[in-house]
Amino acid sequence: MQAIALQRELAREIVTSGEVRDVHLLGGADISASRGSRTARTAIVVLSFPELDIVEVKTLESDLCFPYIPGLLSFREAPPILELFGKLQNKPDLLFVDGQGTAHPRRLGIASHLGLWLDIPTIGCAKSRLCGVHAEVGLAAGSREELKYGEDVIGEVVRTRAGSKPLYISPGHRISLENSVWWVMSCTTGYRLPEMSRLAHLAAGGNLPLNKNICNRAVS
DNA sequence: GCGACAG
DNA sequence: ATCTTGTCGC
Repeated sequence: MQAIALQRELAREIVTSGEVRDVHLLGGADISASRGSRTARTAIVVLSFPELDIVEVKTLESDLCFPYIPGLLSFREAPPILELFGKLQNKPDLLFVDGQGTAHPRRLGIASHLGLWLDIPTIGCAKSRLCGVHAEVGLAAGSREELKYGEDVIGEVVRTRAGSKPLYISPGHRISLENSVWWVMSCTTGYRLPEMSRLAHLAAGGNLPLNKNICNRAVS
């Protein structure tokens, strides 16, 4: 598979160090696919930091041209996300992506692939495990365990909320694992997912209430 | 060879 | 990811 060779090549350019600062805008991207059809709705939500107020919400309906194959998710979902990102009026300083970053067999999950392409800091925030092993995570919110792949620590499994399954956090690009976890915790407000990811998920599913003043200006 | 397997 | 209502639990 040529896609796998490309991932190995691109993975060499991923930067997994550094703290992201002077952040004013945070972004969250997610996609919801229909069952029988190839159509999908992509959503990107931009929030202000540290207020976490909605600044912009954009959605796009399009066809997915690549099948879902574990390990090759970016070839399916990155195209629409990139197209939608280009239409944003407010470009985020840090983007949260629904999927793995370096917690990937070849260290190039969709969050890393997007970060490299866009050349911006990204964080992989997945709801389940793709690869790697880890100890059971404590039940309290904030509990975390290293996600190891052989000798390497490729991510952190984090319990963002008591009673919810933990999240699989890993650097996408241009950010360290530790700083990635810090940002996830800093943007989590009582729900399982960080706020921008939670809202992007709702928007992709067409369930984001577009009420109130600010949203009219935010939704375009 | 067999099982695992982001969304 | 999606098919799906009410229901059990912190």
